[in-house]
Amino acid sequence: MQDPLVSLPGYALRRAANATAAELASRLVALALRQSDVSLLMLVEANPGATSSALGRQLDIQRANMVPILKRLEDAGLIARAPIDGKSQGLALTDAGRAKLAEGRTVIEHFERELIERVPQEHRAHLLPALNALWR
Amino acid sequence: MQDPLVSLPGYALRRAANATAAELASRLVALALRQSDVSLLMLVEANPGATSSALGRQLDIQRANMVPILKRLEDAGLIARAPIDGKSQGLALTDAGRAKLAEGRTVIEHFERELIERVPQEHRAHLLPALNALWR
DNA sequence: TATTGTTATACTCTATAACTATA
DNA sequence: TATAGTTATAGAGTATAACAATA
Repeated sequence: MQDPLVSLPGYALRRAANATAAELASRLVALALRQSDVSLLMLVEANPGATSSALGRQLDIQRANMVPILKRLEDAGLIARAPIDGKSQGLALTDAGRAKLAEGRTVIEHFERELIERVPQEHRAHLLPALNALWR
Repeated sequence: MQDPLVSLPGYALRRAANATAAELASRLVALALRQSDVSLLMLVEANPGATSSALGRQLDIQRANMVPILKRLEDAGLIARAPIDGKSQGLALTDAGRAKLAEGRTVIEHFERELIERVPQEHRAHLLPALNALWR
């Protein structure tokens, strides 16, 4: 079949992102984690006490959409909230959250290593800076 | 804010794909087209008479998910179905479909050009082969 | 006035299972 | 037996609007 799409970088970007996201998701299901969960846990670990709004801005997840994510992580005992003032609350990992993140990080590191190894060596160093130029 | 995620190619891939997809979608809304619509119209144009199943395999869209897409395009008068045998039907663009595709292609070409121009020159040639290595 | 956290809601994309009819 | 087209359904991500309470 003729496919005029495969020469378009924007299309390849979508296909690559979909394919790799599905693969990562299938590896995280055993940990009962989603990609956004691991992203959030990693960001909370690096920024203890940060608010939901601030984390959402960094991850490009809107405030309203942070609510169910944080509720699930809190219900699972992975994060805890502490009031900062009357309207803000700082987030931090619990011990269980740190343990779960350690498992998640192992999956992520394995995934990222395999992903970059799939790229031919001569293109490898260019992938991250090229991608970052598209959104940062 | 510390962000350990931005050095991960897999994460950058997701963010770049999300950001560019949102941008393209906002440009296509004026044409009442989605990204998958334009992909499909381009693929049908290049392969007149192809079946829904074959097109779906090429686009990695499952048979069941092709149904509402094709129904919408057919209702809009952009594609037509012709029986091949008792169970298969070949798809082809209508005149209106060719006209709409011409508009969509203009948007796509503009989008793809801007996308690649956003990548620093020294990384530009590496983006497509690196992405293709991740899914093809 | 602006921001935080929240609720409600809707749309898109994707995935699975199952069914009918035909090859 | 395998495939084509379809229906129904569910999960996940994302978007907007609105609200109360607080800075």
